Amino acid sequence: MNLKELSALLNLSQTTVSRALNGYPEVSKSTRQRVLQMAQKHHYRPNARASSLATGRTMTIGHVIPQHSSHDVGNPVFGEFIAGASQVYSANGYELLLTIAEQLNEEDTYRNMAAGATVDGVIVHSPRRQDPRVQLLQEIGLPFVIHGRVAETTLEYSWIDTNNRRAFRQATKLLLDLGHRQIALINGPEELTYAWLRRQGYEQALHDAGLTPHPDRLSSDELTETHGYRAASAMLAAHQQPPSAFLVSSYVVALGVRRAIAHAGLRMGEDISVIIHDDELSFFQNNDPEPQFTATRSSVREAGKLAAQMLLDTIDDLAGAPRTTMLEAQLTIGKSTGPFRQSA
Amino acid sequence: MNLKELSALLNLSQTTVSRALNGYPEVSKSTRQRVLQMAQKHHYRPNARASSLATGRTMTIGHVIPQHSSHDVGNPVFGEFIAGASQVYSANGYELLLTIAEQLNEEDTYRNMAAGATVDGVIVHSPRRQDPRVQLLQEIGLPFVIHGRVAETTLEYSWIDTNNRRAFRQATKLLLDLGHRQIALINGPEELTYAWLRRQGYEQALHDAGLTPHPDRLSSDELTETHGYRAASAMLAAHQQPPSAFLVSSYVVALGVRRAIAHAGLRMGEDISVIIHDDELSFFQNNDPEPQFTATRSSVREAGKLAAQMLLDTIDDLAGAPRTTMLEAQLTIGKSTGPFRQSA
DNA sequence: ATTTTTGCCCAAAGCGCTTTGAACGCCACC
DNA sequence: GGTGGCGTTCAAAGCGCTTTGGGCAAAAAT
Repeated sequence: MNLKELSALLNLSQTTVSRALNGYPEVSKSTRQRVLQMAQKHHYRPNARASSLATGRTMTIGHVIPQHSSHDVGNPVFGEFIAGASQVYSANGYELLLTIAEQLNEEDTYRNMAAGATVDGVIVHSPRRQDPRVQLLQEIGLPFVIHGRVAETTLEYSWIDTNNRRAFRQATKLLLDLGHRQIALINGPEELTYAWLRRQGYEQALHDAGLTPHPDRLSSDELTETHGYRAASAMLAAHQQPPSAFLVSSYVVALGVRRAIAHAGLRMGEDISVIIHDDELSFFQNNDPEPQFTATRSSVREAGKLAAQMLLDTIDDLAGAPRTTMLEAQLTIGKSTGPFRQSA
Repeated sequence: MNLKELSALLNLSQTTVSRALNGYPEVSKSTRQRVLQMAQKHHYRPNARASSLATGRTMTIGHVIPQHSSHDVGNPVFGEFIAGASQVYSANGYELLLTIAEQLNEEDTYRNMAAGATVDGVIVHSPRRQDPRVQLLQEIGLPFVIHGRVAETTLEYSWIDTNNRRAFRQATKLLLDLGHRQIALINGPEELTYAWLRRQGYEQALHDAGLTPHPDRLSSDELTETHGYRAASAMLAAHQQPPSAFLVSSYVVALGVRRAIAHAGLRMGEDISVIIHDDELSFFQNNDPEPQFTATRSSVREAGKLAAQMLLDTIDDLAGAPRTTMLEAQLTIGKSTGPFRQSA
């Protein structure tokens, strides 16, 4: 069933039917009624490709997830973020186009989206410290919002981010206040801006306390359980000055850290303190019913919603200045932290 | 840059340019060369909406993820499956449209996709034991492949699934052979076919051994760490005949089970045996370097690839009979199983 | 009573592509 | 020398929608 057939059925022109369906005022109440009923009855939906060809808007948003390593795709953070964004899209009649792009093809991907008119805008994931995508997207004129930030650029662009530096500075300070001195950071890949900022916050807090960060107490890798286990095991086995506290970049990694602590015969929250960054993933709830881990909390699903809304706003007002939103993480005390104990 | 402009630049008709770009034979070698060069130079990409309007094919596949509960969206299994499927799509020039649909709007979603011509076919996720989607999709004529199966239907349709029943029957049998008699099953939501089949396999193996399944040793809920912890804790605290072995429906849930076992002062693999189903999620590797958990393994990423290929094949040959593929899980021995011990 | 406005509706153009049907020059063939 | 075939190119139609620029009758204003 297409517009032509529907209008033939109604003895109306396509113009009138189209206007009736799209809520234009120059249609009488009774015919609009008739049109809507008939459309409903025959499950009529306008052909999205045709209308987007006519209007120049595709009503779809692209999400491009770069595939640095085999791990990045399966990262549950993306699922959660997209779940949030998706709510905003469906509430506004938009669709979501998901692309997993190898870094090689990345430029191609964005160019295709712009020139091929497949999307009205994109959400950029996993920004790196230096990231050519900002310039590329501005050149080809595709509206975008970055989830996170690019560290080394002078260009202005729209982004939404959590204040990673402050969060990790606060968390480190809390551990210092509890008396910990050997504090380890188990971080994500540091070419990604968020991980780099977290490390900055961590080091800043150490410096504020007159301490120097020690390279043996720093691990940077994919956010997997395995990474957490291996890094924490190795550090705990150190002969001199093993850490008494861990800062961990995600809940998933912390599961591995917890396993390592248990494996070493230590008790989390007593012998060893742990603070995690909690993205509030729906599949990994950190409140059961009280928080397992002391955490800097920031809902990535909420970030997805806000990013999506920001992008839609940008598309509606292309001339506007770049929009930015900084979310503050909440430091929540859980069972995994306690005062420094000599025993460890 | 569009076709018209490009052809003007080349002093050729749109016909010829289009044919040159799409590899049709009736174009001389030299002009094709010229066309390709000019297209490259100006970053020309055909407008996907326009060409799909002309050809009737959209070159995009929809994935519809039903949102039963807040948890389902963030399920890392979907990310992994989609990562696999995505590879096949990009290799074949397809895009991926992701929709997260509340069950209420589900029918609408599919109808929109078909009538709105937004996709050429869909992958159906999370099939339930009774699922109206098979009939709906056949009625509206939208090609589809189901990841999993619908239990109660006589309709024929294309699917790809892991042999969940056999896998869990084998796993249960292994535990029985190890001497375990009190075996608990921590399962997913049983309105979903896969969970129901797993339970069938589990019960079948018990029956084969002359045992009756006990309702206190069965838990069915979302596949979260929390679920695993709560269920296992409760079961281990039982006064009479606490389980000496757990069958667990996912790695993530098993992390909670492991926590409960440790919390009860027991040792996994010695006092308590655990077998998990391992989807081989890239973020939750069960080999570190040897498998942590004894597991029935089946790569969900591979399933994604196969499902995508199956759907593309179906689209290319709409008249063909439904295609089906059953994957067999591999039972892999890890550190989490051992012979029954009285001590527990 | 005439003009203007208003309300409602329509025909046709156009979005950017693919594809059909035809044309044109050139060579080969009888 | 006419006919057929081949290789190459083009003009134009059409995919299904939106939107521009009227048109026509009834109501309002003059």
